[in-house]
Amino acid sequence: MKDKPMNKELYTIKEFADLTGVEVSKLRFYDKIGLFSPSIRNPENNYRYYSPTQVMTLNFITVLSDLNLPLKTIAGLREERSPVEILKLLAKQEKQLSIEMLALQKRHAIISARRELINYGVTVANGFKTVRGKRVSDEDAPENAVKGGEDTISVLQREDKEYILWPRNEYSENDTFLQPLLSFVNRAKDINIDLDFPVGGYWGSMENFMSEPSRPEHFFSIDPHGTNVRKEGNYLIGFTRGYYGQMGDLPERMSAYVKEKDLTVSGPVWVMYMFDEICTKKPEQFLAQACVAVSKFKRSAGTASDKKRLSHY
Amino acid sequence: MKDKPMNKELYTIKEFADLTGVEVSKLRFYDKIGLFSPSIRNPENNYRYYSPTQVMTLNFITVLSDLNLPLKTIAGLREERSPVEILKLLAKQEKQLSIEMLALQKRHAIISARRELINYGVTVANGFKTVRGKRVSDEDAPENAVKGGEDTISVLQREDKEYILWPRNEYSENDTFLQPLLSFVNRAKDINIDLDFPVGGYWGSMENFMSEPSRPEHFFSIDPHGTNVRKEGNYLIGFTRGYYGQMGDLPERMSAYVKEKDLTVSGPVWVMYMFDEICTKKPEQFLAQACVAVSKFKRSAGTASDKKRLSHY
DNA sequence: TTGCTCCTCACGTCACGTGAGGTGGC
DNA sequence: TTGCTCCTCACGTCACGTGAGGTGGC
Repeated sequence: MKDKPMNKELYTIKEFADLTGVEVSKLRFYDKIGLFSPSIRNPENNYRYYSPTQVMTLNFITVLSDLNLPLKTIAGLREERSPVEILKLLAKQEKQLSIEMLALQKRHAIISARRELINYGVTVANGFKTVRGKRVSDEDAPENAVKGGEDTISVLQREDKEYILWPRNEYSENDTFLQPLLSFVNRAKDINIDLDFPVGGYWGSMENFMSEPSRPEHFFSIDPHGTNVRKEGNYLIGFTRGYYGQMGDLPERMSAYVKEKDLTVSGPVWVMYMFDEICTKKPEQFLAQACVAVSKFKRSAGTASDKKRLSHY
Repeated sequence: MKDKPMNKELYTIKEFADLTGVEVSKLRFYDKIGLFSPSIRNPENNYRYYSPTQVMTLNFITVLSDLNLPLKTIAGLREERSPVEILKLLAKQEKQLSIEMLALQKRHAIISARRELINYGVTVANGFKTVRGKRVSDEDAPENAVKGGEDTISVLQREDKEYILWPRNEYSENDTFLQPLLSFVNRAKDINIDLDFPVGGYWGSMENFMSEPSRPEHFFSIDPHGTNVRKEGNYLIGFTRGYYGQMGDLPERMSAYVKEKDLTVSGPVWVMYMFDEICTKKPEQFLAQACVAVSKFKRSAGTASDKKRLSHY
C-alpha cells in the first residue's frame, strides 16, 4: 500500500534546472564528471529525467560547493560521510575563509590608500579649482586647500597619518635612489613589508633634504597598519613633477618661502607620490608632495569644519 | 657625461625572480602573453636579461594584479593610462571588493550555523557524556544539557534564536512534506531566501504537531539575518531519528512527558535537523530536535553560567 | 664529465559556459 | 514545415605550474 508520490513525477533537465535554480549546463557537467546524474535516462534518445527527491541530493552538492569545497571532495562525500567528518571539513573551510577575509581587507586598504592619494593628486593638479566636481575660485576654496595649484608653496593643516618607515638607506659613490630601493625590495619579503602600498621618501631634517634631495635617508610606505605617525599639525607643503629622486627646484622654493614668511620648520621631511608609475607612463608626470612641520607660524590655520572636507595629505 | 647606472647591470631571469619575488614561471608567462618582456634577449641562446628599472614596471603589474585587475586590462594600461582612469578602475575594484566581502560573510554565517547544529547533534548523539572531548557522567553534565542522550525528553533553557519563517505550506490529498518543499524551493530565488542555511519544520501549536507530525505548516531556515526569533526561555526538548517528515513516536513521548510532569506547553513547535543530508547518506540517521515552550514548570532552570557553556539550541 | 641554468613547447588545472552540428516530438 | 527541447563533443576561460626534452657555460 506504500505509494511513492516522490517518484510519481519526473522532470526534464530544463524543468529540473528551473526548479532548483541550477543551470542546465551545470547539470550536464555534473553528470559528465559523475558527480550527479539523472535518476533515469531514456535509452532511445538519451534524454535525462530527474526525480523530485534529487532536489535534496543536488542541494547537498550546492551547499557544499557554495562553501568552496572542491567537487572532487564532494564526490567523495557522496559515497560516504559522517557528521564528525563534515564538522572537520567545515572547520577547515572556516579557517580558509578567515585567510581570504584578511586578504580582502588588505586589498581594501591598498585601494583606499591609492584612491585617496591619486584623488588628492588630481585635485592639486587642478589647482583646487574643483570641489566635488564643481569649479570654484581660489576664494571659495576651503581654508586648508592648496590655492593656485601645484606650483604654490603653502602652510596647511594636516591630520595624523600612519606609515611604515623602512630601514635606513645605504648609498655608495654613484648610487641614485635606485640602488637602495632595489636592495630593499630584495629584503622586503623577509621583513614582511607590503610593496603594494604607495612608497615615499623620508629625510631626517629639512637640511638633509636640501643637501641631498635625490637621496632619501629612508623609504616609507603609506600603510594604515604602520606604527609611525606623521602627527596632526601645520605643515609646509610643496609639489613637484618628475621621476623618483628628481625634486627639481622644490627644495629652493620651499626654503625661499620659509625665509619670506619668516617661518621655522622642524622635524623630518616626507615626500609622497600622488602620481607614480601606477598612474602614468611618463616619469616626468610623476607628482610628489614634500611636507615638513612648521613650528612657528602666524597666520590662522584652517577651521575644524574645513578639516573634514578635505583629504588629509 | 650622463652615466646610466640603472642600465649598468642586467639580471638573469632567476636573479630577477629572486630580486622581485615574482616566480620564474610567471615571468616567462608574462613574456609569452606580451605583458612584460625582458629588456634584452641574447640572440644566440634566447636568454632573457632584465634591467634594474624593470623592477618598477613589474611592480606596476604586481600591484594592479594584486587588486584583481585582469592581465588584459593591465596590458592595456601599460600602453596608456592616466590618474583619472586609474581612479575609476580603483573605484570599480572597490565595489567588486565589497560584493566579495558580503559573499564571504554569508559563507561564514552558513558555516557557523551548520557547525553549531552538527556539533550539538554529535553531543546529543553521545548522550552529553562528552564535554569538551572528555567523557563525564550524567551527574557532572551541565544543568541545561540533555542527560541520558537522544531518547530523553527534558525541559531545558534556551537562548534567543533567529530564523526566517517561510510562507505557509499548502498540502493536497496525498502530499507529503516534499511537495510543499519543492514548490517553495521553486519560488525561493524570487523571494530571496537562502537555501544554504539549515531548514526545519514549524507547527503553530503542539496540537497541530501531534495531529500532523509529518506535515509542518511552515518551513523555516536558521539564518542569523532572520527577523523571527524563538525567544529565550524554558523549552520542552525531544529528539528523533529519521527522514524529513518522519517523527516516529516523538509526539507521543513528548505528550506523555507533559502529562507525567504536569507541564503546560504553549506556542509553536520547531523541529530542526542537526543531522541532515549534508551529514549523512542514510535518511534513517537524520537527527531532529523538537522544541516547544514550557509555560508552567516547577523545577529550577539552569544557572546563568551553564547557559554560556552550552550551545543554545 | 657533472651540475647548474637557461630555453621552448605542450599539457594540466578548475568549474563550468558556449557554440557547432544534429535529433525527436508536437 | 516551424519552433522548441534535447543530445554529444570540442573548445574557450584565467593565470599560471609542471614536466619533457634539449642546450650552453664552467
